[in-house]
Amino acid sequence: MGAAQETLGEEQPWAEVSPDAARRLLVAAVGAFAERGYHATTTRDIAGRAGMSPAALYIHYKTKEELLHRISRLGHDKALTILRTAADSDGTAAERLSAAVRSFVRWHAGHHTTARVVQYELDALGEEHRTEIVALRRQSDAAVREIINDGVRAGEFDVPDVPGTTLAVLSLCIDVARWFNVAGRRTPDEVGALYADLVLRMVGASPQK
Amino acid sequence: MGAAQETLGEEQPWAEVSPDAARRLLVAAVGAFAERGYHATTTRDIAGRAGMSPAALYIHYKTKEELLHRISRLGHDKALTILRTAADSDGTAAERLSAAVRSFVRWHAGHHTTARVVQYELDALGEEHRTEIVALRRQSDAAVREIINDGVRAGEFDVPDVPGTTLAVLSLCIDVARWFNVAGRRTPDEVGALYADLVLRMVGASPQK
DNA sequence: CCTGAAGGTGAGCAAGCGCTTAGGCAAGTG
DNA sequence: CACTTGCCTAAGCGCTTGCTCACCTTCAGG
Repeated sequence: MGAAQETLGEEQPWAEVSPDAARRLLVAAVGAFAERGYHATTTRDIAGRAGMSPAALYIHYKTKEELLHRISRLGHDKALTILRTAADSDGTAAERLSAAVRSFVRWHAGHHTTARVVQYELDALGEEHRTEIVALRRQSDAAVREIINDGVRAGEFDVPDVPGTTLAVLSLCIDVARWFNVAGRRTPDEVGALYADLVLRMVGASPQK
Repeated sequence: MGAAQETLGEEQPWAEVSPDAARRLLVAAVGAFAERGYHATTTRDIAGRAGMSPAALYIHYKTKEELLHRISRLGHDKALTILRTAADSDGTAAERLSAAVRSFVRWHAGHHTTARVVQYELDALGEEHRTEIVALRRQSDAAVREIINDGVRAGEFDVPDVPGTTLAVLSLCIDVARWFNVAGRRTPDEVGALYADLVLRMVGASPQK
């Protein structure tokens, strides 16, 4: 022991957050917000989980709301990147839609505590921060809609109402964060595969092999 | 003027709640909880909306949590009744599933403020009340699963994973309460029709007329 | 007219909230 | 050594919270 070494008991997200104390606080906040909701979480809860005194929080973050914003921002960035990566890859529209849903859902299931905060605590943000986040969400919407439009144009999909179906697809994927339970029987991979199949059916893609 | 007269500016739900003051408080609570969430709503908010002093709340309800429980209970009862009515009707599995989704979604869109509280403020309930409500939700799940199972048995549906698909269908419908916006372009009826179509595709029902 | 129940209010209590302030301690620099 | 800088804590301020309590008003029944 002795050499610099990451503690990788489980996957370590939030690696981009530094310094260390700020990350510990952020991780603690994600856990607390996901479990009890933003408004039911106190700054003492967060600090306690991070093993610090309540005042320590305000060295790294100006307010409790800024913490939520940082989490929301990073989470939306990650989710959008995942969607975009799949959307911009090569392949048929069906392949891209399938990949997008699979990876998007896998993230929401695998990081369901983060995702829960990111997707369901939006109204707790202040006016300014909320509009920033809403803009990110519109980009997610656009990414999915583009794939579906491509599929319709190529004759791969049969979709009478593209905006409505886009909305439904995203809604379906996002809501995974609400019900997914680690204690449940499904792995994030399995849910991703199931949902990719369901979504291909929703857009009327010709039954894939 | 003077004859007894109902003020029916809009549909009057909660007619089953009496006396009048208790209903006004409950309606006020639904509005406040839906807008800002349970924990961010104060008893003064609720009383204020109902045009009463904060103390009046405690004449009709023991605690703020009891108010939430009453709302949640009534809402779940209503939602379950709607689902069951469609599920128990005559017709093919496809017809029953379509009817169930259409009416369930229409309720979630049309009463999206109530539905939002009912579906997304569950963790704010106390231990005892929450388990009671969770039991109701399992019945909703069972009702939908039964229709899907019927369809599979009859050869109408092609569903590899019945429990998973059931979960996805309910999740899809419930999440309508989160995003539906009165200012949006869709009516509850339109969303219900769209979703019924999407769900039939998800279960691989032969394209309906 | 009196009485008692039903339904309301104003004032306020104890607890908990987000956040601030004064100061402590360890490490780096001259 | 003195001094600064980065990170943290103990204590607590001002305010809001859920809820209570003493009291008031209205109205039906005898």
